[in-house]
Amino acid sequence: MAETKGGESLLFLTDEQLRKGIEAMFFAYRGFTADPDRILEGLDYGRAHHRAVHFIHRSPGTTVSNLLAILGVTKQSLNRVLRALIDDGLVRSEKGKRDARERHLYLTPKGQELERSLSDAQRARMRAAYRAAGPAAVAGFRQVLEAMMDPEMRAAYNRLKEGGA
Amino acid sequence: MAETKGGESLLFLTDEQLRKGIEAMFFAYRGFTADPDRILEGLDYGRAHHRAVHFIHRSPGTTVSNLLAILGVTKQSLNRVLRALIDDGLVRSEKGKRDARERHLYLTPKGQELERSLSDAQRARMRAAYRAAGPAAVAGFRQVLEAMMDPEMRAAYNRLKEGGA
DNA sequence: CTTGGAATGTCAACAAGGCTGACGTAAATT
DNA sequence: AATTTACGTCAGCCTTGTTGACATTCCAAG
Repeated sequence: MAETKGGESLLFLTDEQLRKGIEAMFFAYRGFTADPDRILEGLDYGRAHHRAVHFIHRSPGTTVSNLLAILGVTKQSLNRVLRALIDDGLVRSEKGKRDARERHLYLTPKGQELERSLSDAQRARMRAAYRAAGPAAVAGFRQVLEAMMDPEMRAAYNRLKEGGA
Repeated sequence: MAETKGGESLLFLTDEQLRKGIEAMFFAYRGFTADPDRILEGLDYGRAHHRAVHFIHRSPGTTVSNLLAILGVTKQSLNRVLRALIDDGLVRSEKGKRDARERHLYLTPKGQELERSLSDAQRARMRAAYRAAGPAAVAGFRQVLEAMMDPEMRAAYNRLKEGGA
């Protein structure tokens, strides 16, 4: 058996194990988005709208450039999505008081309603998975995911974590 | 503290914990695809080509309909990708001997070379994450991901696992 | 006060990669 | 002989990403 000096097996680092992890990520991500996608289809919205709504809900009053950084898309791409959400009355855009160039984004009641239905669906699957795997597995799950992020994304993720704590 | 009769804490099932998991999936998936994406950009290929190449490498001789089921796209969409890979000499398509309607797909040496560079990049990140998190965390990571999949995808995933064992 | 840069919005054009629908062909199955 | 299966392909559409250019508004620095 492959063992380190400390006696810890390194078998979990074989290419075979890594490949399984890669495929698990692929298939799991499909499940992860499946339920919200089902809700969004039929409405005029897609995954991009879901993401915007999620992070506006998460950080009410966030600015456009803030959202841009988190979502990692161009302003033109985000603007299209935001435009639709604002026109449809799901998102409210407010000029900044301190800095009037910024637009602060908020969900309207209607927007909150959509957010709720999307996140309920997504959480339900996540909850089932968490329950099936147990708390120790969940801790490991989060550790590996965090280690997998790009540093800037990890920073964004942790900023969100604090804000929500 | 919220405890079950068995004394097991259920705090890991709170909406807050679930939300963190959801955001972790989002940010981690970005990291997960970032390195192959960088390689693919500039070449005429995208993520769709990566996926096809990955699963053909994984199951040499697999049929088109097989691949269709695993990737979960339409034949028109897959065909566009496959067409490019075949025309560029990365994939070889062979009429079935037993059933001549089927096309069996193989990577050419050139295709194997691309697959290798993509999976090397992706594995490097995965390996770093695994190493940082440790074997116990990795086990939990895989458990949660597996529990998150749709049943058919879990079946496909496990079929792949066996094949590779 | 002027000027540079930041934050935002918007128009136009384009590409990747999904989708549906329709049609064709070859081969297996009944 | 008729039907079904596996595959390929044409045509068109949608979402969501991209680049480039340009306008506006406003903060901040000189």
